[in-house]
Amino acid sequence: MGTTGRRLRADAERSVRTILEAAERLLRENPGATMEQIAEAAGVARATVHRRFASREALIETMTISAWQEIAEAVDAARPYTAPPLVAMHQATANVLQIKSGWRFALGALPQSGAEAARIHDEVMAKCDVVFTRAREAGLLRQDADPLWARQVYLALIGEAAHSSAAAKPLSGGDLDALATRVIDTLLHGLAPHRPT
Amino acid sequence: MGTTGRRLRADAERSVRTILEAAERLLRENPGATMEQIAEAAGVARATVHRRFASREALIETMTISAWQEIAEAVDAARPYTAPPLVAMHQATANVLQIKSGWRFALGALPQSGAEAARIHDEVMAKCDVVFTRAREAGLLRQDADPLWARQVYLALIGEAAHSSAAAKPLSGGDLDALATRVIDTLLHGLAPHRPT
DNA sequence: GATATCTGCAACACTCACGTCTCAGTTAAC
DNA sequence: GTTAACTGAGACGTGAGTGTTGCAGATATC
Repeated sequence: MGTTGRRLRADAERSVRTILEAAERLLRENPGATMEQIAEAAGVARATVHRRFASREALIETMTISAWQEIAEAVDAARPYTAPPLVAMHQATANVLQIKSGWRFALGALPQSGAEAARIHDEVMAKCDVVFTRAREAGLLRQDADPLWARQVYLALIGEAAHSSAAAKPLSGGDLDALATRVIDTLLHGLAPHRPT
Repeated sequence: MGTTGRRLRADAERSVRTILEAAERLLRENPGATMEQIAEAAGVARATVHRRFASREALIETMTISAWQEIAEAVDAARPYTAPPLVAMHQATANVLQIKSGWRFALGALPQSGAEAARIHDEVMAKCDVVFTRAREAGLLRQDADPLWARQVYLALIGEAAHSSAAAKPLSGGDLDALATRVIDTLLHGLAPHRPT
């Protein structure tokens, strides 16, 4: 799918988009949702879904790849290699939250190894680790902090933040910054009162 | 199921246990696992599974209830109302980690409202909130911390800690305390270096 | 040791989702 | 305006999973 041969006609391309969005919306609430239901939600005949995606599996794979590509772009846009670590973290967090709130299903389970999405996923993780290393060198993280645990916690916090923004669909810029701040702040300082300096 | 009429014979009771454990093990890795596969993993005929559990749905519900009951006991054992907040938190965390690492599937998705499991779940959450309130009053948490966010972060950290202990099955007492300490410490102080007091 | 219960095996009916195909009508592209 | 691509509708075959049943043999229970 996706990179399959000839360009699609404009309306077909629109169908693909609509189906992907509907699938995300449905599968988010019920991972067992039917192709029938997805088609209906997309305002399209079931046959059309099968025309655009060889199988249910292929549909989900396309969703996953698409979502991870957006995540990768979101991370890159934060200039993880050059921006000051705290800035990069905040910016990346905000960007990723934006994407993640829209692809909660597709990004839910980590892509199975071997898949194209897994490659992108690994790239993103690598960049994430770079930022964390830079953050540690800048004194933002403890020297002795377990890098794996740090990343794990960070990703979990992002997940939770994206989850809590389930209600508000559009997620304005202000909300994004507030959420990102909360994530970073919790990650770095936890929820205990700040010690007097 | 479970509370259905007459007592089961000893061997039947054993079957039930075996099936529940096998189901947890299988479904953890593949939520779409078949009754057939579960039966095989339990070393039992498929028909037997259906004899003990009216339907796949019933099987999963029993698992969920059972798991949440254990969680509730784990929390109670930490004396959330009377022990010093930090002690209660640590103890409850360790206890819950123990249970959660064994029921990762059953405790994965929050029980659908109306179900028996949901009642227990709510009770547990209420007790969790009590501990957090006490912790705040004791100065362990910021006065202005959003209680929902605090709980969300706490649960997420527990989830991550239980996840990382996937490899080591038995999870010795020492491991438990180490994990619990890590969870509480991260929750309260984050990953930044401690400020000089 | 008599009895009720549990089990494996094997067959069965049933449902449901998937994927395919055809055809007539619509719509973009050039 | 012609052509090629796309779509909806409907029917079809298929496979897999579910849940049921009957029976003969094993096993707890008293």
